[in-house]
Amino acid sequence: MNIQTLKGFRDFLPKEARKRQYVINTFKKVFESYGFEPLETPALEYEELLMGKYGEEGDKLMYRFEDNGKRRVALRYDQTVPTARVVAQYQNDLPMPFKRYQIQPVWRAENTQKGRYREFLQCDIDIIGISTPLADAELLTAVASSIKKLGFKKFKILINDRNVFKQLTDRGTVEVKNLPDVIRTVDKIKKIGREGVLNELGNKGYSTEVASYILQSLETQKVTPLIAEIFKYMEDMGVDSTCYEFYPLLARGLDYYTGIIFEVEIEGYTAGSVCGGGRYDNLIGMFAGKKVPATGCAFGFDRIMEAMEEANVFPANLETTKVLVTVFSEELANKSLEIASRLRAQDINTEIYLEPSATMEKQLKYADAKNVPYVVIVGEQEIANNTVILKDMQKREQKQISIEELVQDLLPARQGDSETSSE
RNA sequence: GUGGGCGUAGCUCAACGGUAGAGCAUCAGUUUGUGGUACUGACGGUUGCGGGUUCGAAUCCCGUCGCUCACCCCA
Repeated sequence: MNIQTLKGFRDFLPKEARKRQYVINTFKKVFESYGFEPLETPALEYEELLMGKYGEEGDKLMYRFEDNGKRRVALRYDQTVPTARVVAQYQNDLPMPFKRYQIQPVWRAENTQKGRYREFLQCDIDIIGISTPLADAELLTAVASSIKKLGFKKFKILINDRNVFKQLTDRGTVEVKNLPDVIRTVDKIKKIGREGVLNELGNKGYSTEVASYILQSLETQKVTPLIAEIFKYMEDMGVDSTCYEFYPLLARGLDYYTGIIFEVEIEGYTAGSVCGGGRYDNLIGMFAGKKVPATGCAFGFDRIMEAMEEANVFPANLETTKVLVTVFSEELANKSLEIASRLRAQDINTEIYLEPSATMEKQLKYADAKNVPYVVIVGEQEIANNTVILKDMQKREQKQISIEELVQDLLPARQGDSETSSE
């Protein structure tokens, strides 16, 4: 038997899982502060529902199989298509605009590489059923709030209008059917540089003159009226103007965007954007049989985690257990259990050492290994005068206090200590 | 799908043709109510798997499986 995880699939041990939970909870809090509501959809969908929605490549990378009832099924490949299904299936039950967030794993059978896995968490917010620029502005504002709330000081949302590419076809510089390909190439500019883009366009049959004309006309593009309107709203919502800018070279690979497109870059984090999205008015309605405008984005959860690690913005204490109550001996265990119960009654996360005969050394080492910030010791002397010893593991200090004082001391001192609580 | 790198103890790695080792981790001690940093000891490997070359293979060769990085692609 192979004791290992599947290629591209990962375990998250408590230390890592706690951080992930913290990020998820932070996202949820911000999203909900803007009125986004949670949506969950099944891991499996009918194969035919997903097939053909992500292009040839997508079909190849989709996990597909036959279930025990001989149904052709496929694992969720993104969260947008299932959402489109939901919008079609519950047309009369969803208030419009439908603002939802969805934080669930998706599966793609790609070849793995750094930062790319076969099972990964997608973290989406979308505003569905309304096409106003205000909706785009609110989405961008919620994105800025999220990044800020996670602790990033310096970041930038690069924003473009997909329509700036339209002029290339309007003027006949690029054929309509070739536009997505050209866009894909331009999108690589940050990675392969200006020269690289020109070369690649050259390889695709564009002359040197045309290729540099394409780049130049994009580089000199002025803010479009749509973007200007969105920027005005963002300003009204108090978004710091240094956090976003018009960037006409931004392309994004997808060809389904119809309006604004954007990406978020964290200063100092070079592995790429941590969030991307835009308006896509023709996608959500595909199952409903009518046009349903939508604007939304996805946070790259793994990159967010990596960027947070590098920027060192995780709170110091994400440990879930606040205090370990040691057990002095078999005879005195009842006292420890009683104290633990009293602490838990006050919502203080309390752990008891589960081997009553263990030495104090062993119990303290356990607390240490688990990074539990406080330890309570209840021995004969303490019981005699109705006190306990509260030991601060970080400061290496301890004091003898009454049980009432113990409860008081361990209650959250400041708000923020309980930030991580969740189900 | 294409190309590079790597598989040795739970983890990180050494040994690179001559009896498989270290650090960390784990467990037990260093006497009787106190941790992260000390000392002692124990546990732990058919060197990914299969074949070949050789007196002798962790080491060289072939195959295979796995991992990893990059390209393609990325809704």
